[in-house]
Amino acid sequence: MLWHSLHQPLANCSLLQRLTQQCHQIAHSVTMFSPSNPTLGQQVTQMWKRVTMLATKTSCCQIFISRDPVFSQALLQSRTVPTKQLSNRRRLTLCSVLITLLKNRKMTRETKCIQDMQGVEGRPAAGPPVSAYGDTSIMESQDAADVSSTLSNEIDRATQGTISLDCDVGEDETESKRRKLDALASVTIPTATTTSSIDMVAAASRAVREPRVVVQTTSEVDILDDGYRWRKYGQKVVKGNPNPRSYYKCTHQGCSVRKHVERASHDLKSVITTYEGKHNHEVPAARNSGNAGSGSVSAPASAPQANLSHRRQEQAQGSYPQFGGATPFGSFGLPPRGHLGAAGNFHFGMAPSGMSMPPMPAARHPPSMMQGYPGLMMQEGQMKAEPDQQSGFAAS
DNA sequence: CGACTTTGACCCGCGC
DNA sequence: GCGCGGGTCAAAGTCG
Repeated sequence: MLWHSLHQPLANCSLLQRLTQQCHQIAHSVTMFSPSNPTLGQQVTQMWKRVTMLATKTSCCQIFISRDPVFSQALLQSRTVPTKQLSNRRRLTLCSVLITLLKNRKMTRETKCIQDMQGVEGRPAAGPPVSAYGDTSIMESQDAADVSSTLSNEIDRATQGTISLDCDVGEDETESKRRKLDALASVTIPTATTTSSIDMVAAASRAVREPRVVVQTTSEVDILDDGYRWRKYGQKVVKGNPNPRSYYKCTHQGCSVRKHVERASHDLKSVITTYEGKHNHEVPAARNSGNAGSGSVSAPASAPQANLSHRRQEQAQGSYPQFGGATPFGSFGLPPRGHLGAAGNFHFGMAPSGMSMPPMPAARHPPSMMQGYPGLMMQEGQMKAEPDQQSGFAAS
């Protein structure tokens, strides 16, 4: 089982409210599905109350959402899961919505909160509460624990199938400024969130650095087409990974967003892309006018990367994960609405055509849902990019 | 010729 | 202070 994590502040967090509603539904469903264990639903509710209370206390959290397709769809579409669709496994998965508090060892203020929380919980914040509710997957629990325990291991987490929004106060600093800010990080506390769902990610993992998004996708090609234009400015072999890491800058004038791309050392099919910074512009217009405005997500804007893919002989064709122009997620600003795809359907632009996409009509998603929580959108994207992620993870 | 990649040198932070 | 490692720079090369 793979997990997606979404770090975000809880203040003004409509997602929390929404998930709370979901939790009530889940608790109801669990109760219905498990008549032999009538307290299970209550346990879910209690768990939820506990974690939301504690998460609110620390103002940020991680949210792990099962990638189980049925459950994910239900969560996204704000509905309960039909009994018929639920295997035993999935019922258990229903219990696997976790919110664990974000541990940020570099932020003493939050550390204190976490310590407070640990005192309440009587165990480490990052513990695997899911196991207490009948989830038989040890891997899930450990994975969740890993994800929440160490922010500095974002890449590692990504290789385990998570999407991580590592959020900070996002200023458009130059790199040199950023480095200076790093030195000041210990005394600079991120400000609270704004009311914008886009800015909800401007909270809290590392102290002041650029917003960082770590995305892992299974792909034959190295580069995730996010609709923006990038210029490669470096490549380096980093320790522990024989695969070189490539460094890219956004080519838009005045935009300081950078990203680096590397393949996971243990899984050559996994591409880890780390975005850093905020785009101060929209997704650039397509350079290939023939495809502009087609509604297809960002494929036209991918020319540089497509070229790169072409140049690299070892890279297979046809599998080309895309993020619908929303790659920068909330922290990077929203792409033009059209880039979200026709009628809000989220697509990985060049996913194999034979792979069906579960229907996700936009009308069923409040705008804040889809726009404010692109991580959830990624969820489906990853479901598409990694159709066999569950078995793959189990095998690993 | 512009856009982009390549690649060695350099810078800087961090741990010892 | 030194070495290591990650990240960036910038000149040269490549491509369309």
